[in-house]
Amino acid sequence: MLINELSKKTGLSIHTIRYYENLGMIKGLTKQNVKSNNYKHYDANTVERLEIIIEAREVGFTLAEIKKILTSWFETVDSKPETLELFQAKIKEIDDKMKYFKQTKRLLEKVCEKIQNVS
Amino acid sequence: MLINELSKKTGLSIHTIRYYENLGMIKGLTKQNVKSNNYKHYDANTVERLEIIIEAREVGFTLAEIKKILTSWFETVDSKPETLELFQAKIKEIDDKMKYFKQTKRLLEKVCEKIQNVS
DNA sequence: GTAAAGTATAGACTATACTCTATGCTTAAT
DNA sequence: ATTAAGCATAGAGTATAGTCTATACTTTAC
Repeated sequence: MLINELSKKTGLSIHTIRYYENLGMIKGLTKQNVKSNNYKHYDANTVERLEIIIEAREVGFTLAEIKKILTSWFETVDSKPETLELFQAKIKEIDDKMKYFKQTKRLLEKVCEKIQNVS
Repeated sequence: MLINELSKKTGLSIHTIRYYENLGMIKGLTKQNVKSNNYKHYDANTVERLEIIIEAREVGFTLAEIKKILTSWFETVDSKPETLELFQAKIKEIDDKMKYFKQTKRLLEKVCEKIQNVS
């Protein structure tokens, strides 16, 4: 598929997709047999990668961090102990954030109650 | 307390605290009886506000959004239905994000397993 | 009483993540 | 065949959230 279809499928703008491609997070391929243009074609793996990017950025990971996750997930595994430690640390980060989520949710619920009691 | 103590108590840098103060998220008071300086004094409420800011920014709320939460929580409640709807929407956002969190955590756990199986 | 540390204000600078514009070529539609 | 739409690259511009520097005054410690 071309970038327009990819954009519709993922909900990301064409600009954003190109931005991620420039960062090396995804890669489109130009067909060698077509010599008149250099249109890039994207496959199902690209869609999967973009979906992971969308999820992980919601979690607050930086694009640099997400790039590492993608590499370890899809490309050859780098088995350096630092890499394992990095991801274990990230899992702990998620657990910590969950705590903040629950606290903030509770605060927001109390704010809502307060508003409803006044009106 | 002065800004240095506030910084130590919250773990935020003095620069960041001043930045938040400039945005109107917290407010220090200069003592009227002291005329030689304009040092700002912060109280327990400021600490509480900064703790809420820290929590909510972890959740991914913008400082503008957090400012609204603080206003509704500490200042006179604005009982406009839009405000209630805004916060209810934010609660839903948190619930949605939780989903992303669980998915990303699972992915990271799988990445860790993969790394451990290789090495 | 002098030096070091603390405080204030203003503004410059940085990083991250987009977002948009300009230019030019290609393909599709009529 | 011409116009509109799609694609590519490069680079400028924007928004958010800090972070740092310069300057100047105040307070504290020795």
